[in-house]
Amino acid sequence: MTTIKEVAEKAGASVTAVSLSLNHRENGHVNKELAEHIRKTAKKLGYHPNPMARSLRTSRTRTIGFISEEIATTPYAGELILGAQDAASELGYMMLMVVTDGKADEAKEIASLKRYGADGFLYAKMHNRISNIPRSLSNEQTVLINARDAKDHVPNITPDEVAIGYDATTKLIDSGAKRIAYIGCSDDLIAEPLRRKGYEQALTDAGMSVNPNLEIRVPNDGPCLERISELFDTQQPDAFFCFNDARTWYIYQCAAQRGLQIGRDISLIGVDNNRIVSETFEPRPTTIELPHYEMGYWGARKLISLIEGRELKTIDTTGMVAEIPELDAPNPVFIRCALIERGSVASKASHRE
Amino acid sequence: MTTIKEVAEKAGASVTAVSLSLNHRENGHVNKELAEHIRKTAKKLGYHPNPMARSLRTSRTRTIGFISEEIATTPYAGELILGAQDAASELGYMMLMVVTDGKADEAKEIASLKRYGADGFLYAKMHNRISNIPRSLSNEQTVLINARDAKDHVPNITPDEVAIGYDATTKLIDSGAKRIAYIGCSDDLIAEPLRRKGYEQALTDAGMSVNPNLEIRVPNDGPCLERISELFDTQQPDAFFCFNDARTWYIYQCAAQRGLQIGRDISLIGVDNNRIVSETFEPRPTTIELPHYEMGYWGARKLISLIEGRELKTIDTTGMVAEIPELDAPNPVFIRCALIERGSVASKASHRE
DNA sequence: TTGTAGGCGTTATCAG
DNA sequence: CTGATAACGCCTACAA
Repeated sequence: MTTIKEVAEKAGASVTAVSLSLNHRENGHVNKELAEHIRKTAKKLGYHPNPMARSLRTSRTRTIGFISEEIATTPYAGELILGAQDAASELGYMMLMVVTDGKADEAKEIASLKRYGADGFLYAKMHNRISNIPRSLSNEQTVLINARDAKDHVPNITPDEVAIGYDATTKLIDSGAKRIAYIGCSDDLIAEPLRRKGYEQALTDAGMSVNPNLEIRVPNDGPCLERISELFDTQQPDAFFCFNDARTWYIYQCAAQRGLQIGRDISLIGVDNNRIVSETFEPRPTTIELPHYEMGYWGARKLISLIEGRELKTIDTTGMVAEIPELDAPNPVFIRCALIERGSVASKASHRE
Repeated sequence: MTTIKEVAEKAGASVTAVSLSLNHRENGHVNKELAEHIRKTAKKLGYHPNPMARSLRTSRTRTIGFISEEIATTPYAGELILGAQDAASELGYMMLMVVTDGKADEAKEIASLKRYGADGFLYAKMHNRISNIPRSLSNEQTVLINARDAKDHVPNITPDEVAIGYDATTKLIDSGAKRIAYIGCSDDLIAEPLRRKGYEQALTDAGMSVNPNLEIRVPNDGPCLERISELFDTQQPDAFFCFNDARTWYIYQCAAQRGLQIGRDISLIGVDNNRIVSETFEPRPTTIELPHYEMGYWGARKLISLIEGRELKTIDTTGMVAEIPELDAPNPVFIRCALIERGSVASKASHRE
């Protein structure tokens, strides 16, 4: 490992000059040509600063802690992590990972994270919810992902739930559907009333009436094929907006049992939490995708901009500090979700026949 | 932050004595009572060593790097990460996460990991496969997870694929099934021939013949309902061993279309990659669960035992070093998978009727 | 058995 | 504008 001292010797400059130049803080202290010369020789020598030494001195580590507690029981974690990792990597940060699934020692894990010097924390939930951050994080830079604290005191990023319901329903309306069922969730989730609100809004905006008989709410983990079947037979909807992929599966099963084909006889759009639905169901379902990647990405960006205090416009990809164009993180409290068309929505024509 | 110096002062001892005692290396250098006294005052003061300073000195960070490239496209990552994290946490290590999904700069990310001083690396794949580790890792402590290198030079942990096929098929045989179909995968995967081998072995051991007409291999990402339907109708199997959950879904759909009920009219066991299957399909499917958690856990344990050179029996949960009973990682090249019974396998009686 | 001092690689302070 | 030099907190010869 080449050190700053070696660079100084080779470049014929002092350690101070080297440190200053390499951090682009030469303004007025080191003359321009020398600074440039130093940077060149540093590069030539393949110099990279030693993060440990730097941290010891600055008590900043260019490290963020990713804290999550449901990583193993949901399939969404991967994208969240990838998004955060991408942003961190772009900005020259490393991610320390802490998972506390089903363990009581979250506080201990956070303490470790602090000792290792994490500059800030991403506190991620796998289901959009109200969640206050643990007390041990209250004095640290923290961004909540896929959750909001009770008073919105902590910066947070969540999906635009209302838009989900609105976009899906609108799409079904546009395809010519007349009787659009809402297959919701009876569990106490933030998302449920919001998505339903979007559903209602879309119907209203289209001049259609809201029919309570077309709505049903079933629990996430109980058998509910029977109740959905009943709605299916008594109400004969021609389209379905499903709260999530578990419900999408029920509709596929109902259709299969009745010899109906999705995308021809009935239309369906579901929120997709889970790749199996969009990748294996036939015909492929049209889905609304939760913005897990985006939440991770913008969460990390926001956190880092908070850490760096917004005025520090530096990025450190290889350990060397360089200038970057911008390090602004917008504050997208709500992220709009993508609607992916795949063929489970009937064309206008077939609905009218 | 309280430092080693302060502990020394309060305890009325020298810095050396404190460092030695706190690292349990006093043997003969510090007298026992003093060492004990020092440890007590350290605890009382809430002293935790500063990892940066320690690392700067020792060039060891008690940090391992977790490298993965498919984290966002598969749902298995969570358990893998959780397992690794659990082991790391138990042994006082932190996990630095690097995800390289679809990016070409794996080498760069690994370089970062190295600069940050990771003591070793977990190189994880999401599908069991042959995978040589990148050259930049060849001189580092590395453990392959869910993959093996071409010559088994790198320590690795993979599922016992043959046992998967054997256990599932045996279970079906025991329940009275006579015509057990094998719904395999036509993609080039390590697991395919091995699981099939287990299927064949189980049949042979039970004195049953292997019927090629009952076997089918379909691609992972093409529509294949039609071909499976054909097998369903022409061969009339009474049981199915499915290579993965996508195939399980096809069998459920075939059954629904024909008014057959799984667990009564036909039996089914599938490998479950994906929670939606076991949580929402009705009746609940009996599954073989891939040992993602275990691979992560034992992978990390093995790595750390490699790092610590096996003789160093220390653990450092809060940054303080203490004695631990053992730090052995077995070498379970193959991990046997759990079979979870959930009711998609018919009872003997019904098969016999 | 204990204490002192030097050094790990940086950054920051303060004279020149 | 430049360059010594002192920290940062820890570990470890080596001297006492």
